[in-house]
Amino acid sequence: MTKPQTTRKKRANGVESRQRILDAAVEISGERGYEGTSIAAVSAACGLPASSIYWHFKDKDDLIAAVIERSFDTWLAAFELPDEESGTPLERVTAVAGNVAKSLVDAPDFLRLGLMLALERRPAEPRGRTVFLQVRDIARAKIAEMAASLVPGLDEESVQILTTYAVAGADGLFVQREINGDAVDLVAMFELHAQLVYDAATRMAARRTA
Amino acid sequence: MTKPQTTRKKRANGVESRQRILDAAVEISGERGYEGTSIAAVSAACGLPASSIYWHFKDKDDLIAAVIERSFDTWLAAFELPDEESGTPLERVTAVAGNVAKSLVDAPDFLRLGLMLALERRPAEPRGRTVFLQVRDIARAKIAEMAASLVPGLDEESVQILTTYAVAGADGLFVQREINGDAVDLVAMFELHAQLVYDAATRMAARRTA
Amino acid sequence: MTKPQTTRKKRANGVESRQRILDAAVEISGERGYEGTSIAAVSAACGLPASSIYWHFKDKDDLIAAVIERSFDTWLAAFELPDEESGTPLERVTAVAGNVAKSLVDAPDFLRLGLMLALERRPAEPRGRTVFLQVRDIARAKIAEMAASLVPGLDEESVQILTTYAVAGADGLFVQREINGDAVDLVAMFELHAQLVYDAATRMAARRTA
Amino acid sequence: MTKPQTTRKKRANGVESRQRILDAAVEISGERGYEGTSIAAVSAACGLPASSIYWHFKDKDDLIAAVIERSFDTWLAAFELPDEESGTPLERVTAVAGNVAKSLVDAPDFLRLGLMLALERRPAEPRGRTVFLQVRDIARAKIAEMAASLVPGLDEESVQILTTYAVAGADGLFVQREINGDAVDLVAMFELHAQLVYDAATRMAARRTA
DNA sequence: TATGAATGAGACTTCATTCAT
DNA sequence: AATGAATGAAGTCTCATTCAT
Repeated sequence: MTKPQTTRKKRANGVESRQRILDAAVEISGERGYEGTSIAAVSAACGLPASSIYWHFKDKDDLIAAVIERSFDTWLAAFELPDEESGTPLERVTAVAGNVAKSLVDAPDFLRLGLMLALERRPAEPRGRTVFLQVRDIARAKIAEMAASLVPGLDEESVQILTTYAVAGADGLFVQREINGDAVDLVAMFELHAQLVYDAATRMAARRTA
Repeated sequence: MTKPQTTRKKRANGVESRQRILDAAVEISGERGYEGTSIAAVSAACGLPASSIYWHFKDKDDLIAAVIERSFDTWLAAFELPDEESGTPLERVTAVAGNVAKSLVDAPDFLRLGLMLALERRPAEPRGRTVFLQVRDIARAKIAEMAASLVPGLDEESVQILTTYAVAGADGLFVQREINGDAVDLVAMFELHAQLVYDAATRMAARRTA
Repeated sequence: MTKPQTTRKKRANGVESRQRILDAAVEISGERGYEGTSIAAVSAACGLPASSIYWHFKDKDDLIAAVIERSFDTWLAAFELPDEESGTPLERVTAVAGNVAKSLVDAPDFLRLGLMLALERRPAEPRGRTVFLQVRDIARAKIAEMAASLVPGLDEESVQILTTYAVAGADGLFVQREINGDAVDLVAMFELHAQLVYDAATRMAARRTA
Repeated sequence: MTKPQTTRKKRANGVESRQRILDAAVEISGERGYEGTSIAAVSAACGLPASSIYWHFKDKDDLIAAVIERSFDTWLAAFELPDEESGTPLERVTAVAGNVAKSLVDAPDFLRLGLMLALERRPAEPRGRTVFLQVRDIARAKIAEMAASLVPGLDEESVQILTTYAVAGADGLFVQREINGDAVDLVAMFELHAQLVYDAATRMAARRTA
């Protein structure tokens, strides 16, 4: 009544504000890590005052955790194994690797922040770190499942070792690209990685069966 | 007994103080990264007042860079290839991998800090990052040289790709161990990595010669 | 009585806080110059914590500049020439001189700080210095205009020389009073100065016409 | 005996070190004032460690006072009135003014620092300020004496007023030149100043005699 | 005659957070 | 749903000074 509800540009819009804050936070925390991300910087980047950030998020820890949580699904989606008819096991593994690589090239902030959180050892572990490691474990489980289903005959220990190795290669190649930029063809390297791991897996399985 | 108590109280021993500061700084920065390392924390850990740290180091950036520089040699030493007589090429490569892995288990702070620095993208790049990347390039060159000399017949591009892959695996396995702790047998994983890369190299060389 | 106690405790009144900070800053910086003015001292004098000062002003430089800017108008107002009917040219000039002198006696902080800023040659020139010199140029232009309009027949060069001399006398007499205190009758000295400059001007004009 | 006294370049030489420190201190304090002059900056400028400065001077206050004291004589020498035979009273006064102006152009640091010290009002007055004001009083006395001897018939009050005015003009013109640089011909302005003051003096004397 | 090293105090500034509106 | 203003703690770094050698 007091204020006619014409299509105001700047109507209070909680959802949109939250998004803007998160967008700013992903970028900054992806570049500068946990400690390097100041509320003031996020505020400046999203155009909302610092106190508004505290309306949407309990505290800084909560904000960083939310950043991780938001990328959650997108990230895990890349790990879906294509249908059986879509090709040979190797082709299917390679396809997954390529997808993951592409998603990393497109949105590197998630993993960059995640790895920084993972490497840090601070007295009070940030919740974002916990969340990231959980997501990581889910991804790991998916890979282990892939290995077991695509390369029959692998014992559990081999699956674990191969999975660890697969994840390590992915992380390492990502780091490589972060350091050397476009000089590293991430998709190609991921595909090579997939192939080497697949080869190793089949050889391991063969050795065991023999 | 070992030393007469000439060091009355705590007076003036520049070299030792510098070491103490660096010791404190390696530990803290290896755990918390650049931003997470406060001069006050280093001061508390080494027992010297903050202002004394500034007698030995120009500023925080200089301190962190010195931390990287000090681990420099130790780190590169692990990359020395053993004598030709010491075994087959594969055995020699595996030995190097094992050495590197052991040095990482013993002193993970260097690489942990280095990777955190490498991942960050802060407006003013810390000097420590630059130094770390330089050391890294030297290590990379050593690996490339190893590949070329132990696996004849590799073209330059293959050498580069394999080197990138080798380094990436090392980084990734290190991260894995940092996250999962002793559950990861770093030495074993590094040896597996060495073998897989070596196999891939010989196959590449064979394919080319054929 | 005058105001109902709506201002519960001390909550949120931006404009008033800004004034309180500036009041404290004028006084302190007028007494101790740029370097001598510590934020802690201003904080103590105005009752607001140091961090609150940074809500209102970007940094110390900005604060000092604001101090200069606030006195700006008051200061320039003293240079208004009275109406033509109010007396002979000499009387009118003398009136201006008296006004300026009075304003200096009442509020010496502006010029004291300004002169200190003007004398300093620091690597990074404070913005307050720039602003002060600009205000000063405006004042100078007003004096030059007065000279040209009240003493016809002066060539441009003479006007400039007389203006420089007039300003110098004003600055110097102010300094004199700052050093010797009430022993110096600033108003009387400014009036004498006005007269001497006026005499010199008319003589210069006469010599030229002749 | 122990050390042959060949012309060593870097023999411990107290006198020379003291000079080097003072040279650095004049320059820095002349540019930045009391608070702006840090021992570290002086140390950097003279090449001697900070602790060496404390060997030569009790503390910062003492150093700044020494800076003023060293320029003392040079400065006062400029105020000597030339012999009676050297010209008319006006010519002689003008000569003194010219000399003072020249000495200010050559070595402005003394007066620049002095004026900054004079303008500041800090709780604990620096000794340098006291010394400067004393030198200034001596100079003032010399001027008063000049006035009384060259313009007979002036009563004491007029002498004081004229002296104040003469000193003020000198200070003000110096400030002007400091602000505007070479655009201000300090020697010419000082000569004009001398003439105006001399004229005023003779007129005052005449009025009184009449 | 000089100095390397140390040091507590204090400089400026940013931090995460709160609170009244 | 949001924000202007405030705030104590902590950040990095410089200060003047001292002391043992």
